[in-house]
Amino acid sequence: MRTGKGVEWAVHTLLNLAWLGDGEPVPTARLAAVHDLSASYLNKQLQQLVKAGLLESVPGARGGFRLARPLEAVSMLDVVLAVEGDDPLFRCAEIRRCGTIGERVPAGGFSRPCAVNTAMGRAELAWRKALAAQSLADVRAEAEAHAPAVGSYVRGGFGRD
Amino acid sequence: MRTGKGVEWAVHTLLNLAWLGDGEPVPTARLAAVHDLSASYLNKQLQQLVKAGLLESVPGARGGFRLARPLEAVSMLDVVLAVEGDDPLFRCAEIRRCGTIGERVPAGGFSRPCAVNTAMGRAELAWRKALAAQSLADVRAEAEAHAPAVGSYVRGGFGRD
DNA sequence: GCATATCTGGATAGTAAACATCCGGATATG
DNA sequence: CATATCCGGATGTTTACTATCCAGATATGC
Ligand code: SF4
Ligand code: SF4
Repeated sequence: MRTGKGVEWAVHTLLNLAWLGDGEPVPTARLAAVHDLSASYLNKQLQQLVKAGLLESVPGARGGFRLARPLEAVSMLDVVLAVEGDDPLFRCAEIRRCGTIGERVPAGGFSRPCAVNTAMGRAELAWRKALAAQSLADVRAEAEAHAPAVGSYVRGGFGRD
Repeated sequence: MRTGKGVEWAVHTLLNLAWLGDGEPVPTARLAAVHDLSASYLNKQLQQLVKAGLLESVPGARGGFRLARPLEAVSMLDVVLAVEGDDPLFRCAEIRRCGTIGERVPAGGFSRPCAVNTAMGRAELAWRKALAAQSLADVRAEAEAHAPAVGSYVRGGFGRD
């Protein structure tokens, strides 16, 4: 039970784009080269970010991806949900057959709330709130506090810092 | 990214043992039959619970499993950690090679704290705290509030309620 | 217009993790 | 001793994650 590496890829790519600063779209190949990632696979993650409204994509030559909004307006939750989907962390497997499979609840309310589900749901809500409370700008600021020279390594190509 | 079904199995099995009430050990086969689970696989989960100190196992004929402590003293976090292990939800894949692989930090403190890791760690901590704040007794109480007749379905064999 | 560069999205393949079964050995009952 | 059960390793199955590939669409620049 762990988050996929797509989250890490997305966070770093978004930070890279922010560090670049200018509004120029950056192609997948370049973004992937920075961290030696698979361009094709990274592209799939970026498409997810586009769908979620975190990135804008520019097709055609000189195209690529650019930030759709500033880092201040992107929370860690946005990134996680964009990449991993918004399925619940805990999903009941109906081992007690008490979920009344097939029965449609009146759109929004559950007739028989499951205590296990609600308990796990409360915990997930706390997780999501904590993620939502942290923006990518916060993460960037915290990162720069420890390694001020961390910017501009996209331009340099393959810098390790 | 989702919790395994072992969590659901464990929670229900622990509740079943509590509903049984008496300190008699219950064999895996019976616990599995209640929810039509695989006895062999459930046994593996139960062994995890034993290792975590949530269950006691009694070998030999008339053996089985019994609660090691009352439900009040077992939190949802205890169950999740026992079944899923205590690996972090987010694990860095070192895509920036900034983790200085192989470098041993002085036991407890990280020389170069990673902002991404700490952000995800904060969220996981919130999740764990919310899980730790809910005991199995709480879950049982909440379940009984909605379905008071839910107890004693172990004795009945295969009751659906 | 045409060659090029790039995103889009589906098909496919490889890899890892989760899920499940099986069996021999140990332990306790009666 | 025969039986019932836990224990844990070996093994197989299924699912999810990771990664590659390719045809189609879109934009640039000559
Ligand atoms: S009690 Fe809740 S978690 Fe368990 S099977 Fe029913 S709905 Fe699922
Ligand atoms: S910045 Fe943090 S998450 Fe990213 S590679 Fe380094 S240690 Fe891992």
